[in-house]
Amino acid sequence: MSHRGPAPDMATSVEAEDPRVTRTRHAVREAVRSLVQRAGFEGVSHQQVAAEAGVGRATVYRHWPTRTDLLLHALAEVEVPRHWQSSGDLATDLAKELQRLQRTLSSSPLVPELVALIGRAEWDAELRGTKAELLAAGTAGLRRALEAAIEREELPADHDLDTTIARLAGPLFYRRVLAHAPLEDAFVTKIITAYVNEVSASG
Amino acid sequence: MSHRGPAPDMATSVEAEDPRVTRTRHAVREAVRSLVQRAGFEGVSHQQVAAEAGVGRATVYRHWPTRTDLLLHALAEVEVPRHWQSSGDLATDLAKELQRLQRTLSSSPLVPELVALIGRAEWDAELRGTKAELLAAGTAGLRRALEAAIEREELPADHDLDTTIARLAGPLFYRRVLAHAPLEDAFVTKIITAYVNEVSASG
DNA sequence: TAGTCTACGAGACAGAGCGTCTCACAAAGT
DNA sequence: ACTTTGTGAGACGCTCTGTCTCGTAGACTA
Repeated sequence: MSHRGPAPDMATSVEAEDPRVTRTRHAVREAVRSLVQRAGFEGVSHQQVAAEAGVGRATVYRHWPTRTDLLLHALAEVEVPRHWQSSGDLATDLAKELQRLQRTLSSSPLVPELVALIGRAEWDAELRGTKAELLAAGTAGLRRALEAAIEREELPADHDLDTTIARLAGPLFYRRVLAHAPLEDAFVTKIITAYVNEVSASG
Repeated sequence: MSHRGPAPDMATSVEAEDPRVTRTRHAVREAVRSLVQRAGFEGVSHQQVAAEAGVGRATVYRHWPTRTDLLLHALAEVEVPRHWQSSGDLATDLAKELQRLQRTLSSSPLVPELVALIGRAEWDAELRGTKAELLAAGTAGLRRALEAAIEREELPADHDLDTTIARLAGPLFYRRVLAHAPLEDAFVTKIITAYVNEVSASG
């Protein structure tokens, strides 16, 4: 998922990274995240980042010439769930995944970052790619749950996953990002039961 | 819906506006919109706006001291549908309103502006209010349709409008803003029929 | 029509941020 | 011990910001 540089955290990396570079990269990443959360993308300047990270200004320019580079470096790493196990029941799987999404959207300090990313991605093609990656990672669980249901023939093979994901996750994003309303459990439950009923009715 | 100044376009205004001011306000509004569409919020500076509008820099500062003021001036005017008439059938009303929303999201040149607004509103309380107004205006038709259905007792009186609106409009926003996928008719149709089936089944 | 009022544009100004550059230093690798 | 290389400090020219003054032209008023 990382865009630049050699793979981190590997004991025997093919090409070891200079410890000084490692330190810089880490400090800058934390600084950018902190700044974005406090003041939005517009609060992120090379100058601010350098001060916040305790790093020379020239150093920041050397590694990340543009503002987009800085943002990508701070945001482009996401954990994709490695192992995923279906419970064998679509409703259960969906409930689990949507509740995970609900928790993330409700509490994660990165949400403001992501919203800012969405806004800026409208003009920045490079960020648009990152946005797509993050979205795919965030909804990967939902996708797996639906794919498992298709394999069990609980859903028809031609079921449109993207549409369904939009219908399940869309309302959550709407409430959190657009309406700024709290994401109650009842809301999530309603979405799931409505969808499951619809599936069982048609199938 | 307009925040500042007397009502425009009225032949016998209570307090007529100086034509020079009218000219300035109009030129600046167009300039801001053009700039936001081309370069995002970050492309909007007093300097740029002044140049684009063919207006003195001091004049821009006089009317709109902050960047937020500029953005509000350009975005804060929305037409709310004045007269709204129900067809007498919920499915028909919803189809009409969602298709209107679909058209707006698909084609309006203001969509990038709105996405940028969403992102910036995460930190700017003043813009957050405007965002709420725009959202309310954009979904007013949906709300009216649902209210009419409640009056006809097609929906229970305690039906949660906000939840329903999120479930209907959320997927559209998700597709357009997050997934950058086209909004096909089939997608919209599916959302409506699913919801209508759900209502008739429970009612 | 004459006179007053007021928004305007041009430009000066200090201050801050930006992006680039040089240079001495210290840490890393050999 | 020697070379390489990333670093931090600071100087630089440049642009943008926000405020100011001032002469002008257009808009109300009598």
